[in-house]
Amino acid sequence: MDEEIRKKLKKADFKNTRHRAAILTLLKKSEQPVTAENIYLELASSSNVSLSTVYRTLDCLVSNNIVSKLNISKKGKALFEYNNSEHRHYLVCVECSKVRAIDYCVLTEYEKEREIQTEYSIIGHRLDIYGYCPGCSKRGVSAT
Amino acid sequence: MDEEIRKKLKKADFKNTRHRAAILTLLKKSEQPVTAENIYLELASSSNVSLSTVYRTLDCLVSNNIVSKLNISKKGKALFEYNNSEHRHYLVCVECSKVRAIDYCVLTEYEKEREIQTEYSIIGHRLDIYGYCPGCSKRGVSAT
DNA sequence: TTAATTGCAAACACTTTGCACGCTA
DNA sequence: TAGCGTGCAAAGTGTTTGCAATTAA
Repeated sequence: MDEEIRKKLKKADFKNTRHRAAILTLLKKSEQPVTAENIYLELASSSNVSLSTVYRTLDCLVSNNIVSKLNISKKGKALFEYNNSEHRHYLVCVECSKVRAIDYCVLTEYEKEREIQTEYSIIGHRLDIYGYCPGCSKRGVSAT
Repeated sequence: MDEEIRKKLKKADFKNTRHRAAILTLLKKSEQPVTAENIYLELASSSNVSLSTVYRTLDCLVSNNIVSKLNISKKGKALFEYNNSEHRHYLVCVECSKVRAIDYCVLTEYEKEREIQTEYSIIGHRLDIYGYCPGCSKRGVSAT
């Protein structure tokens, strides 16, 4: 098992169970944020995790900052992603709800201004951009 | 009743019922996004709306672009706001989940770049900034 | 050993829906 | 009057939780 994952689990005082390692591994290698159900289905073939274990594990991972929980799903399901402390934003397809990560951020300065102006103590931001992904794009497609 | 609201309802082929006008009026005058429950409770005193009517009305309003549905609540409840075609972003308090609108936007150019780079057909964005609101702020407050 | 972890099923919270009645246009 | 709008209660979903059995440390 991935040494980094072992360390993360240990640091958070988690017992290193097969399920947890599997969930974290899966999250780590995911290019895109995933739902609890995604994880459950993915692992169901090789192990016998239950959905509740997936949720419980995600809870722990999120509260230990190992994983981030996003609030941008169009279908009411929460999305999770491995928290590699990289700053990320997302493109959300309003048609198929596919979520795609992007990497550039212009907001640091903006955030500072807002902090002063609003007296909020700002700890971060989330920027989501909505549109049609190439597959769903309406460009040049005539509705039938 | 507000002429603008009457027009909006008419344009969307809605019968102009008391509930709908009330819901739309309330949304319009709200400084901040509200939940369906907010609306329900607010109106419950003066009328006898049901929660399902609130949800149904919101559905219609959203699909007619009269109202926007946000996906940023920390507590799992959807937020709605009158769509005055102004571009808005939100400050979300991670402690009490209070949501506060802010008005400035730096993202138009960023969006364009992303569009070219990703081949998505971008129709808009949502930027949410997280932190502690003045009431919940940890600055200078020692935990007891 | 022994306390954390898990599966299962039941509980929850928010939202949606079926149906019969009411009301707008 | 015709058909949309509404209240009510029941059904759906995604997520959480209680409990007894299991398992890592």
